[in-house]
Amino acid sequence: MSADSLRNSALSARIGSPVPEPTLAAGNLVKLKMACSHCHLREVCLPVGLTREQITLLEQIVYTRRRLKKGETLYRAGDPFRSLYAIRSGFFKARAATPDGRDQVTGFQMAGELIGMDGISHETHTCDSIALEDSEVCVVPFNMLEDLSVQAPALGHHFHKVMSREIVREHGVMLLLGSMRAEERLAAFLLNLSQRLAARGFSATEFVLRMTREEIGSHLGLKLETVSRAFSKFQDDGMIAVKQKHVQILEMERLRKLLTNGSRSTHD
Amino acid sequence: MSADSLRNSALSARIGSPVPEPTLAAGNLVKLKMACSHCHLREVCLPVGLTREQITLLEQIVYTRRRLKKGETLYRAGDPFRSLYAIRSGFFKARAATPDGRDQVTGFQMAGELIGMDGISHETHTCDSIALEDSEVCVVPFNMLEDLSVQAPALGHHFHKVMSREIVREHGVMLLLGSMRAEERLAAFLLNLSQRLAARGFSATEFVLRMTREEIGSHLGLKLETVSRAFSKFQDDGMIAVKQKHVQILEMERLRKLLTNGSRSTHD
DNA sequence: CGACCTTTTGAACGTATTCAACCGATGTGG
DNA sequence: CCACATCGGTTGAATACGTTCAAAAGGTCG
Repeated sequence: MSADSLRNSALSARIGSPVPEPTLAAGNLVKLKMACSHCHLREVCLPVGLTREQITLLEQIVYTRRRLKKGETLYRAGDPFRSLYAIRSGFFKARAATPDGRDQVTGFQMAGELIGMDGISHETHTCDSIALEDSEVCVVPFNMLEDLSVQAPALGHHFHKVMSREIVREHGVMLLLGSMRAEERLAAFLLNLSQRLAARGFSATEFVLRMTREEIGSHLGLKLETVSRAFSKFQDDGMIAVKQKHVQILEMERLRKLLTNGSRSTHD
Repeated sequence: MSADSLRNSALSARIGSPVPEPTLAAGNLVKLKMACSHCHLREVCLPVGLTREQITLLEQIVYTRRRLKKGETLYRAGDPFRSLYAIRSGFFKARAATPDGRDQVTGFQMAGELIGMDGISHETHTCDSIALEDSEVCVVPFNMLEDLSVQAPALGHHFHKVMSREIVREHGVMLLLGSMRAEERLAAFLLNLSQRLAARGFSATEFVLRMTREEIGSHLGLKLETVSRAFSKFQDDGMIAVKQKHVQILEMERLRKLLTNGSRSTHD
């Protein structure tokens, strides 16, 4: 079903010459029309910090895109792991679950972010990735990425940084879940979203939430009612203006203060 | 101070011939007496799944050990990142902190586990690693590990799996922090500890906690009093026997049940 | 042995959850 | 195109759970 949404137009758009490298033997890997080097996301995505030559190598393995409609699943826990995905457009949630049916949104991902790294360890995905709006991803076959890292160690190094950044990000979520109260969690969430949107050239103060209150709650370890109440509180206090999914941050500084003040160490 | 604890005896124990590989030019890297191939942890540590030849390569870059006394810091947030550390013996906690003084124990690590990967992304450590008992680590210089991964792609692949496993582990902690109640958290913690100890040949049902109630609480997002009460509850219920840091699991199955029953999804 | 740290336990309190009702927005089919 | 069903969101009141504050006992280490 969702495999059907492979972008045939992109596949048929292949141009250029075959790949010279022997280790990338897998047939006719050729450049795509809109390749990494011309992608407007190259400053936030996998190519960050690579030379022109290295990006050219990368383009040779990223030749497939996949389109998903809102609500479709990119991958599911249990699916065999073969590729990472670089988000070209759209918005995703990652959801982890325990064997007994508990689940939790472990993160929200937007354009330029690399997802699927949870699958490397067991060659099987361990969480679900679901599009929260119509989205498009670039498919990065993982074995090819590893092969390429041998030829272009800078790419391998950069990939290590991306994985490490994910580990650090999760530390932040753990801090949030373990030591913040409801309003602090929501403030942290909004500030994080704002900052990431700003890094992509969007407004830092006005944006549309692509997820429901329930999904926000699941991510923040709160019930949807609590999220809703916190939104209302922030609005009553004049820090933000909320109308359904549309959020406007009116007083960024006060939101930040909310975080730095509450601070209660777990140790002293 | 802690740099002084470099194991001079180990350094002077270098034997064997210089490294032949040109890309590992950094001087006289030679084999250590007790090398990876003879280490009793090779089945759980970095060498897992590598061939004899690949392990031999690995041994050439892991030539330093570091000893820490209980309470000493292996690295601290802000320290420049140069190496990963494979725990040879002992027990560590990793602690992350926000700029405003909140902190949280993000995990506990034991022999055979690889730590320090948080530092890769910004070339600076982002959390502290502290020995909870006298410990010893093998120093794995990261640039050498990356160089070696080019020569032995299987090593690089295995390293990716280790990083991915850390990401998956953190998903588990997020699930715990976001959706479990106090007793469930403690049960999950004990079962996890039990399972990891068993994987190293120790008893799955009887062990000594290396951390305080406060550190457990910090990791589980609970106050130390709550942890203490949960321990007492489990003991009253006959599932475990606790005496200070000594824990004996009497009814593993009931502990597991405690987890699978409470299950409350955040979505339905 | 004494000082300090860790742990336990009790009682009062506060915050988030639960349950429930209601409202508005969105989408579907007659 | 409207009627209706559904979904998402808001708000209130009662409840439950973990926290806070406090006291005291048990260990540990100089």
